[in-house]
Amino acid sequence: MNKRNATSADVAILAGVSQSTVSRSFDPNSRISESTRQRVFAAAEQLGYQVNKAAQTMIKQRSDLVGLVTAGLEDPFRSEFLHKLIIEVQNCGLRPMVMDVSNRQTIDEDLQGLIQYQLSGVIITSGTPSENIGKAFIKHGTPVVLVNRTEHSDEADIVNLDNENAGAMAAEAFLKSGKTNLVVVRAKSPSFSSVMRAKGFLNYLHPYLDKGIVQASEVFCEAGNYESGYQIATQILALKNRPDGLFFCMDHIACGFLDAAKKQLSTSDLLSIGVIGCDDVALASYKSYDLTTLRQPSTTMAKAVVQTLLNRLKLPLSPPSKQAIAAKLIYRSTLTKPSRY
Amino acid sequence: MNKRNATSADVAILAGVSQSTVSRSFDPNSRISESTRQRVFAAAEQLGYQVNKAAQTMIKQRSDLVGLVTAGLEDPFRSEFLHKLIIEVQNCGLRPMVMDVSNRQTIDEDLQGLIQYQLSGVIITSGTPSENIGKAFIKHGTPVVLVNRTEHSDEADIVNLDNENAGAMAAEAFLKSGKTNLVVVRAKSPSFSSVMRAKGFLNYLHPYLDKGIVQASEVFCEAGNYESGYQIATQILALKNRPDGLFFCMDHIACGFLDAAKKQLSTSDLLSIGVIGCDDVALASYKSYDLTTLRQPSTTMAKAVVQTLLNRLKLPLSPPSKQAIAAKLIYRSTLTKPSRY
DNA sequence: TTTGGTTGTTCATACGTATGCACAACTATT
DNA sequence: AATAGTTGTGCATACGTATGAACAACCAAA
Repeated sequence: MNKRNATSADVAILAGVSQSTVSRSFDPNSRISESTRQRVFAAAEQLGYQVNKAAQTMIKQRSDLVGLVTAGLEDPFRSEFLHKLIIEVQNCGLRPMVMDVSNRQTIDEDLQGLIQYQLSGVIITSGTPSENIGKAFIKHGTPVVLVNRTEHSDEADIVNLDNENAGAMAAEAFLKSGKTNLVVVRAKSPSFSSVMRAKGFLNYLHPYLDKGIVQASEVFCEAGNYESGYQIATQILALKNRPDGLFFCMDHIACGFLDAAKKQLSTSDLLSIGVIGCDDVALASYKSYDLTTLRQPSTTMAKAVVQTLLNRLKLPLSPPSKQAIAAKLIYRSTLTKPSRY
Repeated sequence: MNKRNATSADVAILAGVSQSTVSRSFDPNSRISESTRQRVFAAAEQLGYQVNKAAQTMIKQRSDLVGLVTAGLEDPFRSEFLHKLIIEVQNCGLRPMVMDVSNRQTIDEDLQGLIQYQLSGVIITSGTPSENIGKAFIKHGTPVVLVNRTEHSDEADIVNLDNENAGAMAAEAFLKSGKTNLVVVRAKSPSFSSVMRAKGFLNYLHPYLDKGIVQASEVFCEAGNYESGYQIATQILALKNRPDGLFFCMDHIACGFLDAAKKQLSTSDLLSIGVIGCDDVALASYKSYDLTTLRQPSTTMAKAVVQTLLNRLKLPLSPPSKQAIAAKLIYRSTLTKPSRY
């Protein structure tokens, strides 16, 4: 019941060596005779010895924990991405410690609390830490990787979807399909990704607006979820000059819109409206929606994020890196691929 | 850049007290004069002192980490539930360390690796640890809480949905709606929850089968996801005596079925088939599905799980507890509430 | 035989905290 | 004034590991 864990000292006694030798036996770079090492391993096995992580952290001044800072896991894309991050972090022998900063004003304080764990790194996918807190981590030698946000580009490594270009790709797809009356929809609370996507969309269209060929406007819904998309549909469909191309900055908003539009429009009217989402969450591929969308390649991004962290651990002083991962247009039935391509 | 973290010794010097006094100042149960405590706090503030968790873990023989063992986060309910657990663990001042054991044969080895972190507890929501490993944790004084599984009931605390009764509730609802040709669908790889739900469903119907009033059978699909539900639809709809009541052990299977059925049946034919899902994931409430389902109250369960863990930490020797949380029938459009109730 | 290098091991220490024990300074009781 | 109890603080130690320094044993070259 209360049997103490075996320590390296216990193993040492059983193997007839010193504690140092036990420790070194588990270090592949140490000079240890093969016979001794085998004797130590046998003793360790027999006692069920496992290194004490707390002691190891003390001496190495670094744990094998990685902080995953996120928020709003009710958003399926974030949830899916967190999952991918967990897998990748595990795959390189580190442990994911998750921190949800939803509904918290005080993200700085929350993050501050992470410093005391001597983390191997912090991956921030949500929330906007102040510049100070980023520096606090750097100062303590804890690498920070930011995902889909711009802050602190001079201190931390960054991995983003190329959000702006994703918006541009949506715009381009509409034009190729002959859609000219376009609307981009995003949640009114500005999130970095959505703002950039909308910006890229509108910027791409800018030259065409001048020529008067194309119309484009921006509509805001309450939040970045299904319900908000459902609610905003009435307003969108009531616009004079009903739009024929809708770009939603998040898939779930698009799906909400589609469900509402199915009730309010005839099938043929609905089919005449092109709809593009963004992220390619699982829902987008379900037959009820079959949503054309811009895929945010979550596995690729998670791998890139963790690799960035590992590089930083190897070369702590190299200049901060900045990666933009390309989105990919996935044609489904809400905007079909023009046949001429 | 490499400025060492402030330690309690540093704070002690600045405040003009001993290191012990600093340590005690942060312990509310310690006798410390208010003036000294304030002086220590001021010094700590000035140096940005934070306790070193590794050192604290060493001395206390217990970290503030809680292991969350899960698998298959692509299943939205699991993902949602993990999210709730993370929140609840955080809320009581502990830190969630997530471990994904998907695609691993060696869950025992994986779990073994957790022991060295001196966890405050382990919450196992997926995977089937061997009896040995459970005992290993208990032996080291690490509480284990199992969620939706039966193993080790003599050692670990357990919190389950009352899966069997959930199945019975589905069966009862069909009978009340006059459905008599019933089918229960689950993934063929046996998961504890699904097996129990199906069992409860069939057991409830057993007396009616004898009287010949009701027919009931079990159908297995490939996996517990949307795609499998979509695929199995053809087989179900081709059954001689097409069923008029379908109970799916997971919402996503039901939604997959619904999408396929929409293509294969006329609207009126589809409406004549009652469909009940299980879990009440977000998808179930989307208008395209509007699925009647048995809600697994994830927040309630997460709270119960964490509370169980806290109780166990307080009273390590109390007998193992076992809770069954009731499911709740949520009527939506795939099986409407009989008017006489 | 001396010198110098290599290999394998042990010794001693540091990491930063919590806590039992001792003790000093008060306060209250007799 | 003597005794007993209370309060506040410091001293010393333990937790379990990693690692620089020292050292012994051996081998090779001179």
